[in-house]
Amino acid sequence: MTLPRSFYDRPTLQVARDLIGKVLVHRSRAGDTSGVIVECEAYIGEEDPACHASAGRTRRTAPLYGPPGHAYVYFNYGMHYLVNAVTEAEGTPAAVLLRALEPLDGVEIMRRRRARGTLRRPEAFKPHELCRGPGNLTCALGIGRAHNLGDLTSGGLVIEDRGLGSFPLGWGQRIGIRVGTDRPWRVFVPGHPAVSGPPSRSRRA
DNA sequence: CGTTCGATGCACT
DNA sequence: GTGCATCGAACGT
Repeated sequence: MTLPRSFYDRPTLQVARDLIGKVLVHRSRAGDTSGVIVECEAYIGEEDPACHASAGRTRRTAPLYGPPGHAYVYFNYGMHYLVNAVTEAEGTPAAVLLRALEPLDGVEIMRRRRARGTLRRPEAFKPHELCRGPGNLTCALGIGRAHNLGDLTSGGLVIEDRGLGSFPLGWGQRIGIRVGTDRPWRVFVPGHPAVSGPPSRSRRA
C-alpha cells in the first residue's frame, strides 16, 4: 500500500526511521523500477545549517515549506539529482533525503540507466551498487527535475509499504555536508551492501 | 588499502 | 562569482 500523507506529517526523525524498509517505486515509460530504502537522512528546519531551508524561503527551497508527502528534487554538483520526501506540517521546512536502496524491480532498466554515458557495460553493475548513494539512486530510477514537487502518495513516483517487516537500525552523522555534522540524523541498515559511505569494519572476513 | 581532485549546472548574493 | 546533501578515476602507501 502507498504511504498516506499522515505518514509524512510527523516529526522528521520518526519519518526517517520509519522510511527504512519502505519501497520507493517509479513507474515510467521505460518500465517500473523500485527498491527498499536502506539509508536516509533528516534535514530539519531553518536552524539546521545543513538544511537548505537555513537560507530561508527561496524559489529553490519552497518545496520544503510545502505540504508533507511531496518530493523535493534538486540538481547538485552539476550532474546529480537528489530526492527528498518533504515532512512535517505545511509551513515547517523539513525533509528526508533518500541515500540508498536495495534494488527490487527493474534491475535491468537500472543497469542501462547507470551505464548510459559511461564506458562501463550494463551487466558489469552488481545489484547492490546500482542505488548506492543519493545521486546513483536517482539515476537508476530515472528521477529528475520533473519530479520536483510531485506527490509521493499518488502518481508515478510513490513510496509503498510492502510489509517487509523490521530492519536493524543504525544512526550516525550525515554524510557529505560541511556544516551541521554534529547532528546524528542519518539512519541506515548496518552492514547492508547497498549503504553508501566508508565500508563497514565488519565487512572483513 | 588510503586520499585527492576534476567534472559540471544552477540557485543564490 | 561562489559553493555545493556527489561520484569515480587516479593517484600514493
